[in-house]
Amino acid sequence: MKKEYKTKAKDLILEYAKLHKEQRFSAMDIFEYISDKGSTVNMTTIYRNLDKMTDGQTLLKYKTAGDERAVYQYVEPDTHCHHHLHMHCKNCGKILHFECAFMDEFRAHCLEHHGFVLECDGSILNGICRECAEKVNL
Amino acid sequence: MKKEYKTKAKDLILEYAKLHKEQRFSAMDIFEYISDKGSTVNMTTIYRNLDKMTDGQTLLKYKTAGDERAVYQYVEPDTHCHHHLHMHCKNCGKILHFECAFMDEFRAHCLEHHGFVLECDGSILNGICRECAEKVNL
DNA sequence: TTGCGTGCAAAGGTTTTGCATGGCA
DNA sequence: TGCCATGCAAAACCTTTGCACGCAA
Repeated sequence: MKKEYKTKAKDLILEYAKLHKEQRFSAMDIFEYISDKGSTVNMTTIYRNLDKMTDGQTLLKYKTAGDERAVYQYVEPDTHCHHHLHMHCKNCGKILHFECAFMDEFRAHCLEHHGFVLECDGSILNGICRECAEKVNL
Repeated sequence: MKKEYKTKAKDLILEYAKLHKEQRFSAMDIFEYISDKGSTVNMTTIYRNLDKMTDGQTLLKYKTAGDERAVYQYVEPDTHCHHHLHMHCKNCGKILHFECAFMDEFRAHCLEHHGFVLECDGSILNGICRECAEKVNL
C-alpha cells in the first residue's frame, strides 16, 4: 500500500467534486474553478488526481458520444453508487440515483431473461429529468 | 433534403457494419477491414461517413471510459433499437438488445418513480454476457 | 530524509477542418 | 454540369509521459 500525501491539488479537486455532487464535471471544469479562486493547479496534476480518485472509487468516469472530454462524478463514500444505476439528464446534466427496490428487480431480470450480469459502473441511463421536462417540451 | 450519392466508401462501411451487427466497432476497425480487402479509404472519409450515418440513425455512437476511441453500433432499420436499451459485454464486446415486455415496465418506472424520461440512444448497460460469465469467473 | 506530488514541455492519439480534386447523377 | 464526396495535409483537442524539482510526513 502506497503512502498518500495531503496536497493543495487534491483538496481543491475534492472540494469541487463535493460541491457538485449531482453534476458530472470535466478536468477543465476543475481547472476553471481553481483559477476562479485565484489559485492554480496544472492540468496534468488535475488529470493525475482524477485518475487516482477514479481508481480509488471516489469518482466514476464517463465518456459520452456528445461530449468531447471525459467527465467525472463524485461518489459519496458508504453509499451504493457502485451498485445502482444512474440517470443523466442530457439537458441540465444532473445525475439521479436509481436507488430503490426496483433496482434489484431490474438486475434479476437482466440475469434471468438475458443472462446478463449487470455492472453499474460504466452504465448510464440517458434522458430528461422532471424539472427539464416540465420547463420545455423537449 | 440533400442529395446523397452512392459511393465506394459508404458501401464498404455499411458492409462492415452489417457484418458486425452485434459488435461495436471503431473507425480504425473499418479502415483495417477495407485495407485487408486490398482497397483503401481515407480515415477522414470514414469519419465523415460515420458521422453522417450517426446523424441518420443508422448507427449509434458511444465513447466509453476505458476506450480511447469512439465506437459505433449498427442499427437495423425498422427495428426498435432507438426504443430499447442495449447491454454491452465488457468482456467480448457483444451487444444484446433489451427487447422485451419488461422494457415498457422499466420506462414507466423511470417516469413514475424518478420523473425521468428515458431516452435509449446514448444509454448503455454495462456488464458480462452469459457466455463470458460461464467461461471465466470474472 | 524519503519518496510521493507537481509543473513544464513535449509527445501521442483521435478526430476535425480547409481546400483542391474526383466522381455520381 | 452541378454539387456531393474524397484525399491530403495540417490543425485542434484532450490526455499522457518524462524528467527535474518541490514538498508532505
